[in-house]
Amino acid sequence: METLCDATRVLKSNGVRVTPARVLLLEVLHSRGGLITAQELHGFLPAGSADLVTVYRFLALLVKARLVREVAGTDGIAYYEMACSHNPVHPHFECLGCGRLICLPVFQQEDSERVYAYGEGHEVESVSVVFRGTCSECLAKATEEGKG
Amino acid sequence: METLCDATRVLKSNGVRVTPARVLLLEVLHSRGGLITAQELHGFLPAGSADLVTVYRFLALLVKARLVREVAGTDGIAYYEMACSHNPVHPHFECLGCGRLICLPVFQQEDSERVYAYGEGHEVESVSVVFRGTCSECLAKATEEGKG
DNA sequence: CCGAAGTTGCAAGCGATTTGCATTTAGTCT
DNA sequence: AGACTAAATGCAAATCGCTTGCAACTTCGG
Repeated sequence: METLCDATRVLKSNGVRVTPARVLLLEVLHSRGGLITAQELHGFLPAGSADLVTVYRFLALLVKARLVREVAGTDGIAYYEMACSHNPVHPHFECLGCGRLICLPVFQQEDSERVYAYGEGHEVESVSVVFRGTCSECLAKATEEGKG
Repeated sequence: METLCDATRVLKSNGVRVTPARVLLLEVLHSRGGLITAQELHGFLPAGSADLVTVYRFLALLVKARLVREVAGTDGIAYYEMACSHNPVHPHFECLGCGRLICLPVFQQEDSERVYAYGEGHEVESVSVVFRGTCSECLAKATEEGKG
């Protein structure tokens, strides 16, 4: 649980209080890898432990503290993922078939540098690379149906 | 106006009718480079020439016909840009200071290939690369204020 | 001219996210 | 411990981009 302690420290140094509800939220975020929406996150909490509004507010704090990354899908919903050393920046794949947002392999050093070069002239804090198309699972499903 | 004719042809071949309102919409999209939201687009139309709903519906058709690309900002708003030969795929920069979405230089062939490689295994239709941070203008402004 | 298909505007609906506000809680100072 | 201050919380209501239902209208082939 290295990450949780780190997160707590960073938050406290920002004058943010780490309340019981927030610890729960951090635990859920940490235990489930991958992307999650505010509402899903709220759903994973023990009933009554935190209001949905609290989830939104805490997520905003986490993003500001850079402990969490926000990914915007074309569905207009915000997805969140932990931004710790165990979860470095990586591209995502948005499937137009099933609607899922899938994590892709981490950029290699050289590729990362090449991409970042395009932001020259501005102060870049983060990059988000989102592919769109049909995921391998949906492709397989379509092929099956074609056969059957 | 090569693009407009092209667009018209593509649309017609898709069974989409090119009505007066739609021609206006295409003209606005074409004349203003860069990104634009549905509401802004509607604002540029002569008053009463098309309902906002019509704009949304037509944009959806254009995206489906791949004549227009959709870019999702973290503000939850959809931005659109023409997808013609004069406007190839390129990364964008979202400024946290002024909120603008800025177009960056087009990817070079090799970089493009490298990025696309990460989508391997899925059927990729498009990629969207969005940087986030402080744009050069906002940086300059901040420096000035620091001085004064 | 007829009919099927496509388009439009209006009003209403939807759903993610935000805000206002009064209450509660956590951290600090004495 | 008691007092004080800033932060956090829950609830209800508001916001707002976007979508839908529907009836009227246009377009185009035959």
